Amino acid sequence: MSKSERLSTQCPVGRTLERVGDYWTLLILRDAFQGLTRFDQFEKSLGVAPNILTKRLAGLVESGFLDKHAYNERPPRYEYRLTDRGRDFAPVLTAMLAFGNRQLAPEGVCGQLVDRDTGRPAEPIMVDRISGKPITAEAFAYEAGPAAGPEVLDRVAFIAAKQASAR
Amino acid sequence: MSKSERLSTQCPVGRTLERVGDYWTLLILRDAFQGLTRFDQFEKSLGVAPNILTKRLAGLVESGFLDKHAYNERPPRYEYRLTDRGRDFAPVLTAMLAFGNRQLAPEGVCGQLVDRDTGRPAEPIMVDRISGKPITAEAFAYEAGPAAGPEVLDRVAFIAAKQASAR
DNA sequence: GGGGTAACTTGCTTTTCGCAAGTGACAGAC
DNA sequence: GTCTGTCACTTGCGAAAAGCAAGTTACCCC
Repeated sequence: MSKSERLSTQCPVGRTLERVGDYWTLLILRDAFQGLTRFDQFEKSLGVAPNILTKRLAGLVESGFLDKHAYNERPPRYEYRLTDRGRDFAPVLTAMLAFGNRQLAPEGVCGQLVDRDTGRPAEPIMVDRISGKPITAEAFAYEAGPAAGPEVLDRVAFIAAKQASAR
Repeated sequence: MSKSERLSTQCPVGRTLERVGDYWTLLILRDAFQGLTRFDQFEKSLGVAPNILTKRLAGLVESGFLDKHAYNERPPRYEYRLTDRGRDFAPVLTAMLAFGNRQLAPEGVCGQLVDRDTGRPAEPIMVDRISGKPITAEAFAYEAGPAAGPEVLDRVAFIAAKQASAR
């Protein structure tokens, strides 16, 4: 399977991962949300090799998560800023933050989101925006959407069969 | 920075990525949530090379996301099942699903979560479990937790300074 | 005993990564 | 007016990882 083939996968998770499903890319996005914008800030914060950083930043710009903006003409100096699409990615990182604190912080929490009004640490969970119901496997099922092709339909049928047999 | 050094990073997102911040690993988890359990199911579904799959599954077992359970002694046959920790990772994949559908599905949605009762597609968002407030950068701030070391404190101070200067 | 299934392993080639060093264009210090 | 420092990279090279094809082991079924 070539990379261009994979870009057209009919799975929304797969499509997301095609663009940002990389260790350094996700860390760059994390840092971008924490306000980092410049090449050397990312380089120092992450300890990543500069050639890799160049490539990842270019990929994020190409995928529309960041835009590269010259803040100085001569010499050319750039900053990388989150686009609307980039900011829309926040829930993924928030989910990872919450997961890391729940599962991978045995000696205590190091970093967390706190309510700016009350100062209380947040417990981020996913709910349906309309009904407010928590997103659980019991309450919600994965189904094909209107643009689904035969592969997705097969997959969804497989999941349904598996779940039926599990009862 | 060595891998063992990175495992002890004081960032919950970083800790999460150290274990599952890999393209194939995340796809395996997606498939596991869709009910796949066996080696050859993952292999066919993902089109991944078997040596890579072996390595990724072993990593997920080691990190406690999957458990390897023999469902047949002779010949030895295994299934990989999500652990409680693995299931707790669901919000991350849900967030990616929602993001992919919002941003990367120009010709329409291929796969989505629907309410089992009403049949209506979900719009997953992150909220604080206690207050129900949506998690936004305006309402919540990233702060150091009780176990934060000097690096985290520096980082948080940097973020605060950056945000203050942006006003 | 021939074919099929399942869960891999091995060997080899190709790609990518990571490190170190270097580059160009400036800014400010001495 | 040279010297040091900053910033955003690029280049070269050895090491590590990924991808591909084939092989292996241990069954079961016909």
